[in-house]
Amino acid sequence: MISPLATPIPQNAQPVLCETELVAVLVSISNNTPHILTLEHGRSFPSGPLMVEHRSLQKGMRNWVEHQTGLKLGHTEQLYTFADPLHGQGHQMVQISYMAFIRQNCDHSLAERSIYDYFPWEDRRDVTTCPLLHTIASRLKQWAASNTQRWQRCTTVFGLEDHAWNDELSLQRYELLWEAGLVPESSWQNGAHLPGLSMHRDYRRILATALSRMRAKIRYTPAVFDLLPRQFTLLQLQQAMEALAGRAMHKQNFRRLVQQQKLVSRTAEYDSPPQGRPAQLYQFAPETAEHCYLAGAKLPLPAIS
Amino acid sequence: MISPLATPIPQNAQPVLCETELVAVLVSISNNTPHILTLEHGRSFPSGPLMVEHRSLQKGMRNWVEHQTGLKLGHTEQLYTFADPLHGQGHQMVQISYMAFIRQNCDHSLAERSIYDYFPWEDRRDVTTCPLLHTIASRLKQWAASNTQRWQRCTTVFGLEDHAWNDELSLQRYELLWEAGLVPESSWQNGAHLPGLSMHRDYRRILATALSRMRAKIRYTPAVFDLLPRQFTLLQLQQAMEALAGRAMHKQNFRRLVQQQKLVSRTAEYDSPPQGRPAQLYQFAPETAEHCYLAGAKLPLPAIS
DNA sequence: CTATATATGCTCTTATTGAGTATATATAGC
DNA sequence: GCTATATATACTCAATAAGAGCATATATAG
Repeated sequence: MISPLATPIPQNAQPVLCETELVAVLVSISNNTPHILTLEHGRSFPSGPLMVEHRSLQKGMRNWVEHQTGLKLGHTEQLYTFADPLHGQGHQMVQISYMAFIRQNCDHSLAERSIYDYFPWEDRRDVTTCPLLHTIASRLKQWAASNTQRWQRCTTVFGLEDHAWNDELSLQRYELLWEAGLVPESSWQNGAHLPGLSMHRDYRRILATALSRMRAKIRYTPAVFDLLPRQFTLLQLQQAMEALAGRAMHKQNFRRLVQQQKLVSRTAEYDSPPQGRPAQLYQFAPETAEHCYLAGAKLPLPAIS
Repeated sequence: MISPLATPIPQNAQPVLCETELVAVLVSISNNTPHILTLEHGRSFPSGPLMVEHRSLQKGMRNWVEHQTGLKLGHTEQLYTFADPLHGQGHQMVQISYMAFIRQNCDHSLAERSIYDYFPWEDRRDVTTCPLLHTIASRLKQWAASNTQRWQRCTTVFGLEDHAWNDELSLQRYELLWEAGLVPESSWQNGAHLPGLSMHRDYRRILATALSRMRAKIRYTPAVFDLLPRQFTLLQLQQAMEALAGRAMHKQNFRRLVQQQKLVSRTAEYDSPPQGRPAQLYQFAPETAEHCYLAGAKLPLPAIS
């Protein structure tokens, strides 16, 4: 069965018994911005060890979150598993990270932070981040120097020169900044680091993974609806998408898209804004669930510089 | 920091020390069909425990694979982590699965199996699977019975009625068949199960995840090139894409797509087929790496039944 | 010279996207 | 009742991109 080339397993090698920790990235939307629940002044996520009585990893994570926060989780998915050499001798810790959406955080004030506090360059809904992107571009250029392949990578990942900005590349962007020594977590640092909160361990990397995943997920599944109240206006829905994607969308086209697919149905009720025409309240129509398309209707990004 | 609702951690709960196993789904293409490397008569994957001296999970997996098979890995990504209650008392086993592409399996005959031996319904390159899909459709209808929401799910996932076939939904399809009791792994069985090899533990589910992931991956990244020889004809490239996606593509449109993006550059050499005009050999031009688009150029699927 | 299998070139229709213009509807405050 | 304001709609239009078809060129084996 096995190739004749197979070399024997080294005899001295020792399997490891690991502590296993379940880490939860809990995403919600408030104030038209995606937020996460954090601990330790924004430097850590809710987490807990895998227990004997947990019947599965995901259930274990749910248990922990419910114990710690009392929240009900919506759309949930596993993100990534990584190992941490446990400070010192032959132990290791395995950390399994999950992302989950939560609807409204009622009002008990959990320690929420905007995702864009950690990655300011990822929010491109208006021109405010353009100076920052300009800075990043010039510092990356400096780092790439005459290495054209490296610069090529920068341009594709950050949408520079003739490349388009791809919001799902947030992880690659973070990793590139890390390599370039522009974030405080970098092993070496290349001058002053960029603005943006950092976190313990690999957690900011996990968060970048989560951002990337959620942006991918909301495109093709009705997962956004797990972040909105049961009833919402189309504008709220659009703003939620914009908040997650980090870019503005064309209102008319967005509505066309949503209604073509019969993703939502109108309710009898209306929203009453402080001013202006009251907006119709809609609800998710899960018949079409499992699959939808909410990607289109993008507006051109503000030009960098 | 924590919500006032937080309930205390149960005092009797015990953290678990886990054995951690690294599982590798090794994908290659031979005979115009995607294959995987297996052990135990196709029922298991190469794997090994996480060792103290492994500096990261991915490196650990690479080490194991190289020891067991002597292969070099191309595009590699983590798939999914799951827990297995270790037959009996308070231990658990955590299994971390990876997918990796390998270029050509030279000639030392490893135990290769076609992925479509496990999921015959996923290969829709020609009409041969249509009778099977017809069977599946009718048995799913039987299972859904009068539960319209359930049937709705079947139609979206299997592309029935007016829905389009989405090749990236292979995991959802497998899970649906599992729920419907149509595969031998189902907890209860609903009559005779469908054709298709099964595997130990959750491995067939892992394989379905891998198939789904690779289909998603080859669309937007140049990962396919890690499955092809360094030099290849455009037809080989197309056939590799077709093999993975499980559907035929329009030749002229495919070439248009590939060449527009300058993904490949011609070499001086030619392929010499047994008959017919020799094909130009190309090589991957990695300038554009990190991002590309190879999705288009689909041919209509053969009608089911 | 022919059968065969590949490589190319070009056209055409349709659907999707991005983007713009115009208008309708409701409320608050004067 | 009029006006400012903020929303909800309706339509149009151009530019691509995607799916599909037709035709032809090129090389080899026999």
